[in-house]
Formats: sequence, structure tokens, C-alpha cells
Amino acid sequence: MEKLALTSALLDWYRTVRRDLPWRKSQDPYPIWISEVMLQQTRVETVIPYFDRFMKQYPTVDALAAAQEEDVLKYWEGLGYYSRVRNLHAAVREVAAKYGGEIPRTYEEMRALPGVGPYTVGAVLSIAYGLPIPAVDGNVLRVIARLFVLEEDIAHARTRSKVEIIVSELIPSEFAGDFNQALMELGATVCIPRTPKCTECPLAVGCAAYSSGRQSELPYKKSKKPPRIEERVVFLVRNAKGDVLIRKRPDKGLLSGLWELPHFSAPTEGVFQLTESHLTSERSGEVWAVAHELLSDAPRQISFVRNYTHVFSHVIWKLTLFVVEGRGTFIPQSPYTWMSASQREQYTFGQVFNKIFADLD
DNA sequence: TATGCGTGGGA
DNA sequence: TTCCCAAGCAT
Repeated sequence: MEKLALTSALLDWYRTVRRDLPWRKSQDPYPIWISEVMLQQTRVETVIPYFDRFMKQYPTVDALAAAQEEDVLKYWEGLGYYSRVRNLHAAVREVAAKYGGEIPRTYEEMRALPGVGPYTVGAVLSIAYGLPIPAVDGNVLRVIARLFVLEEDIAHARTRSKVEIIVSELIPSEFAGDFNQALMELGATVCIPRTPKCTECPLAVGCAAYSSGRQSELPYKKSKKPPRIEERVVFLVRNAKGDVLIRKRPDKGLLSGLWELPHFSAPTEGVFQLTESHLTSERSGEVWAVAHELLSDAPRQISFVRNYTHVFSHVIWKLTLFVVEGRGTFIPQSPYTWMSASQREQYTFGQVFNKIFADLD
């Protein structure tokens, strides 16, 4: 398949089937950028409601730049990979301060912003400004790997730069944005990971994998190592007013910058198996000791609630939840604070804690 | 280069 | 149920 035949077949196909997505309504680089960050490692259907809400609240670079991080985080709650929005917020502030609110038009300037990698630069600059820069995401890696039977691991940086070179040679300078989106759209809807729909593919004629029947074994990707397991004891501490004790997580690492219920390494392996009937056993003494230390005082009561398992990308939390009734004398210090019921909506939590709140409501 | 970083959906 | 993710980036 000639280069021109390939690009025009792909563009023709895209212009026929392209989905009507909210971030495709304008050429404004700001909403395109927001959508690209939300779409990282995240499904389109998941992103749509978040995008609509976020754009309504922060419709411009200046609006987002002026916002408090705590508030911005709340609009990301549930999307995951929270460093994305912290970086995005910092980057938008930089655009406001350094570029007068106009998103830069060069690869180097855009790439220098926090949270903006080679994919996001290519996506924003090609879609919004029409610059002929490749935007190689997982979809494009898969499509190109099949089209040309690339057998190396697509997780390798070397493979990605090879694919960037291939796309650079194919990308039509007058339709760069559509071309990049067409490659991604094809990967997302037709050239899908398992059981690709090759009979619907506009590039099937020129596809080396399809012509050799190898479309299902490509692209090659090494399997990930299994997540480690952490057993934790979680306390929902209530004071006399019914406020709940929460704490802010560190600004780096898992769920950074979010709030959480206090939790601790399980004192013994057996705690996770603890049930209400066992609370009077020797194990409960260790739970009482940790709660006592947390409150600097002996709790009035501790009740076992239930166990939770929460799966992150690289770690699994096995949690044992206790409700603790405090004595009302405890004054928390940073990073701890009391949260009243009406304050709940101001704080951002990981979904594991929202699940706990929902169960207890 | 390999690993850390979330979540909810589909096979 | 279990696995594999889905439009990546930082370190």
C-alpha cells in the first residue's frame, strides 16, 4: 500500500466514522489539552462526564490558573493518577504567567511543562495548531506494530521512537491533527487489542499482520509483575460531635495530596482475619494500642466493621476497618484534622475511602 | 530501562 | 474469578 493511498484511506475512514466527542467541538488548545491529560490511561466513556464538569468549572487557562489546588483536585476525584491534575494545574499556571495565557506553539516549550510528555505535545500541537508532530499512544503503537509487523516490545522507548519516525514519514502536513486522531480512533475502535475487527479496517489491504494472519499476536508486550499486598488497619474515628478524623497524604507517591482515613500496618498477620467475635481475643489488644496512640488517649469503644480489598495498579490493600469512639479530648495536629459531615464534599479522597464512607452512610 | 502511579469495565 | 487493561509521564 502506497503512502498516499494509506493516508487518504485512513483520513477518509476517519471523516466518516469519527465519534462526536465533547473535546472535538473546537480547535481551542485548552480543552484539547485538558482532554488529552484526562485520557491518559483512561477510557473515553469515563472521561466524558469529568471533562464536561471540569470545563464548566474551569473554562479557560486563566480560570484554572486562579483556582486553588484543593478545589481542582475535587474535580478529578475518581479519575485516578492524581499527579496528572497536580502537574496540569502547575503547567497551566506556568502558561498563564510565562506565556500570557496562550498555550505555546513549539515542541520544546510545550514539552517543558510539567506532566506534558511527547505524546501530549504531539496531540495538542497537531490537533489545535495543525503542526505535523506524531502523537504516539498505545493505540498508535498497536496499529503501527500490526501494519508493519514490528515484533519488539512496545513498552520499550526504542520501539516508540521507531514508531514516531514511521508516523513522521506518513503524517500529511496539511491534515496532521486529523491523521493523528485517525490512527488513535482506528486503534480504539477497530484495531483493538484482542480480536481486532480487520474486516472493517480501511488499512487491511496494506496490513502486514493481517495478510500473514498474525494480527492477534501483535503487538508484543511483556506481562507486568503482580502487585504487592499490604495489610492495613483502618480507623474511622468519631468524636462526640460525630466529626471524623482524617489526614492529608504526603505530596508524593500514591494518592498524593488527597485525604484519607488513618490507617496503619497490620500489627500482626492475623488482624486481617479478625472478626467481631474475635475482638475480645488477644489480637484486639494490639488494635486498641494503635488507636490509643493515634488519639493520645484510650478510646471509649472500638468496633470491627468489615474487611476490604482495594486493588491499585501496583499494590493491593487488604484493609480491616474499625469504628473508634473517641473521648472528645483529642486535638489533632497536622496532617490530621476533624471533618464534619458537611465538610465532606470539600475534601478529596481516593475511591477506597469513598467506598467506606458510602457503606457507613 | 523499569517501576510507581488509580480506576472501573469487559472478556 | 481473574486478568488485562485505557488517548502516559516522572524518575
